[in-house]
Amino acid sequence: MDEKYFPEKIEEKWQERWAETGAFEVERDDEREPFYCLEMLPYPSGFLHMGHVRNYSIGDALSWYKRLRGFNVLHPIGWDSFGQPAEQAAIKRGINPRDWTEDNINHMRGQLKRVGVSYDWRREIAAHTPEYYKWDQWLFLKMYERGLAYRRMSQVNWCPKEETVLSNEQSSGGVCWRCGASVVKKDIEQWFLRITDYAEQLLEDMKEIEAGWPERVLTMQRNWIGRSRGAYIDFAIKDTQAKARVFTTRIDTIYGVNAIVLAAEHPLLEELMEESPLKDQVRNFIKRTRHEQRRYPNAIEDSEEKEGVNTGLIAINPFSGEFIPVWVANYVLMEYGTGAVMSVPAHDERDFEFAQKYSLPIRRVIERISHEQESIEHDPTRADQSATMEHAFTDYGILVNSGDWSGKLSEDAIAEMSRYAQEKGFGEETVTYRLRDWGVSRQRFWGAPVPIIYCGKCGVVPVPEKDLPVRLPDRAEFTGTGESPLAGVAEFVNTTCPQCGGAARRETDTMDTFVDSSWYFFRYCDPHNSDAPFDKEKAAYWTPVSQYIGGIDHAVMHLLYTRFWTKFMRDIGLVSFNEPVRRLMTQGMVTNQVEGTNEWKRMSKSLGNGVDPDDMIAAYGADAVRLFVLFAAPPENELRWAETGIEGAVRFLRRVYGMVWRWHERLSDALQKQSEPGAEEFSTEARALRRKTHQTIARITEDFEELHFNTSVAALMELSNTLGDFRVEPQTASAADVYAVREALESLVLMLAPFTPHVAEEMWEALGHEGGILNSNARWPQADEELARKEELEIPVQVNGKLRSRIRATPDTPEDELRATALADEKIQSFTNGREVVKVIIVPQRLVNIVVR
RNA sequence: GCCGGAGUGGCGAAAUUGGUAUACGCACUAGACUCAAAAUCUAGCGAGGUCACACUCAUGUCGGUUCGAGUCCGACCUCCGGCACCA
Repeated sequence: MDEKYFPEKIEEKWQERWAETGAFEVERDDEREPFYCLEMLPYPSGFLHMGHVRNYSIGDALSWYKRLRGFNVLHPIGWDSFGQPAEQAAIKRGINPRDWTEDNINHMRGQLKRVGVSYDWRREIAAHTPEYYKWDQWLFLKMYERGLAYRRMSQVNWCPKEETVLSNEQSSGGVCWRCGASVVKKDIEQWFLRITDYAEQLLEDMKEIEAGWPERVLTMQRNWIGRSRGAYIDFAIKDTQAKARVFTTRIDTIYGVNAIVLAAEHPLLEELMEESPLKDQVRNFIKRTRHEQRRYPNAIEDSEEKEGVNTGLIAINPFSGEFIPVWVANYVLMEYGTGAVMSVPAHDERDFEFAQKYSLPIRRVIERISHEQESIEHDPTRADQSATMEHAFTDYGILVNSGDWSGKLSEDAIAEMSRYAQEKGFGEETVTYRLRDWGVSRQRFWGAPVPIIYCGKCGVVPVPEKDLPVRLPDRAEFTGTGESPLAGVAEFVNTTCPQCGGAARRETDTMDTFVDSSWYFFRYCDPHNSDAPFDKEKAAYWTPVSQYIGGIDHAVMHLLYTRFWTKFMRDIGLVSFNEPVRRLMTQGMVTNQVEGTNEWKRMSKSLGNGVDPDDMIAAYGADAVRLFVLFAAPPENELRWAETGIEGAVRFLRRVYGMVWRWHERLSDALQKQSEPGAEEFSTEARALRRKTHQTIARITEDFEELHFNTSVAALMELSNTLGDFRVEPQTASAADVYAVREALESLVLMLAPFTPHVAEEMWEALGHEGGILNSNARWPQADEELARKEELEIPVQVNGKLRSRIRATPDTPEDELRATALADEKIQSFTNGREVVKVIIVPQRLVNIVVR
């Protein structure tokens, strides 16, 4: 130990030591309780940023804590190494995506090691290696066998900038999740995974994780799945055999239908318009609507104007028998429900707007319930208010103008009318979801090839398991045209059919990288298995993940996919539970002030407000950076970068280090290790120090369970302040003093280990322990309640709830005495004089409140 | 519009879950050390008020419950995030 704190020296020393001793390497051990601490695996962009540092600092703190609590802790890392940027680099700079990716991984691995995160590096995985993506392909084929992977022509979300297909989750809000460009629609043959088959389970199983996941993530997923109960209703088309099936959640409003409105892509139009005199008009409208390639409005902008045309077709309302026109309009989406709606302008805002624009009749069929009269709010002067409505009335209420159903409440009518429709054969109760199947095809090179072969004779043929992996070729032509570069690699495309042996072509699409990340944490349990994605027994020991930590940005992408994937793996017998992650913590952003402004924004190169972790580590040491990051804000909150804050962290570490230095000769001398002195040997000051030590242990232990790292650090600072005030020189200290200091310093050092492992190791060694913290059988300190108890209390005394004085007491001063002392207090008497004491409230060890009148 | 979360010093934030509001840190001020600066150390630091006490006010706003409310209840305001022509 040097006299002064030199982080670079200490950090290098301990990083080497950890690697040599395999300090963080773990194996399955049925004797010990496992704890799986997982951070979202990074994309190897080339450089570690502060967001990574925050993410891994949180995970590392928890991992260290759990190890010290005796858990067998799995803490792995890997690389989400397939994806666009590698290919962009290839297109722009002619670099091989593999070289680019692997260079980046090598660089970032070095950075991670300098941060000193306690990973079991033997378990490192990378998605772009054939050893890994073989199992993406294998799992894909399992899905295919079960009918969960299928191919269809579809209109997809297309990012014109990156020239690729995006899933619904990745094009949320109408913009590309990666580059922010406006997304357009395009027709392509695509592979899909039937996540919708699991919609109900994805909702249902949320109750298993409710306690451990942030409310907002569950809410976002719930909204995304978008379960909606309602009914299908068939409207017969007059003079034809055809029916228009609509989906509605408000069958109770069906007497108010003024039109059936179809989406432009609705198949009925093709089928029925041939005969229509309005054919051309409708054709034009459809053409216009479809060719606009539906650009989504930005969230802030007003939505598009509603437009439509009358098709001339007539539909029949199955409840009222009424004839109503059939329109086609741009506000009806083919992708949701049935692509057809019943328009009820009086009770739906969109229909209302549409009806007003085209002067369609508006008929009110639901009235508000008047609570005073418990009956219909009946105003004869407004008997027919259709013309006077300014907005649609969308609440539930009581039915009017609805034939025999009039007078019923919406809730009851919905149930009864649905049943009636079902009995009469023109409708059925149903549930629809907003969630769509997951499009996984990407017309890209740098991904796992979809393991499918197309044969002229046999059709779609899965690649046999023995032929996996379907390897990516070493190189391809990167044209940037949008077609998969694999299509241009003859030796990849041309193959033979596994069934008939004839000439065949390979699928040239690769898989969405979210496939790779849907199950990677199972692979960490058994990363080198060449016979299976992972050994079931090993995975059963480690999984589900005990604590997962990552950004909120994956709330409905990765975190929904991985739940789906786990349920699928359960169904094929690989795992035996429903939910992959017990506890989830979503960390906040790291922001920095944008120069010349008052704004704090996420660090980024383009804004010029980025801070390079390497620079910070070089200047202050990894320990100080980590300590600051965990101290400055609760982990879920935004973290505002402040270099003065790191300086504060360094100051604190220097102070603690200095104290250990001052005492280390006395404390490290093995001969000084004595049994605990008798209680009477401790001075008042030493007892106060021990009290603080044990209070701190209790507090931090509690904080760790809740991931309240910021308050843990504050508590450690308090303990160090108390220790700093303990003015006894090592040379003159009594045995009891030495004991109290040892207890305080060892506790402080051990509890610092999760935050600042390098300097903690160094100080632990200086205190006379050999072999490193984890190998010296060190255990998280235990709080002794008796020692933590205060000897003397200062109890606030209130009069009518206002603080007026304080009295001294001990924890076991009887209530009578507290009351007497409080009432006798001089200051208190000045407030109680001449007034009647109504009662005295005493909260043991806390407070006395005197109520006077 | 719907759903979720949050409003506490100059700033990041605490508050044992209804019991001393502002712990810890940053910034700031004064002093010590120094030729000087940095570093370090000591003290102060919600607002008003006072020589100093006392006292008064203060946790987005207004009300309520309670001996007592940052915490519970009701209404409202503001900010952040998500979804959004989803029938």
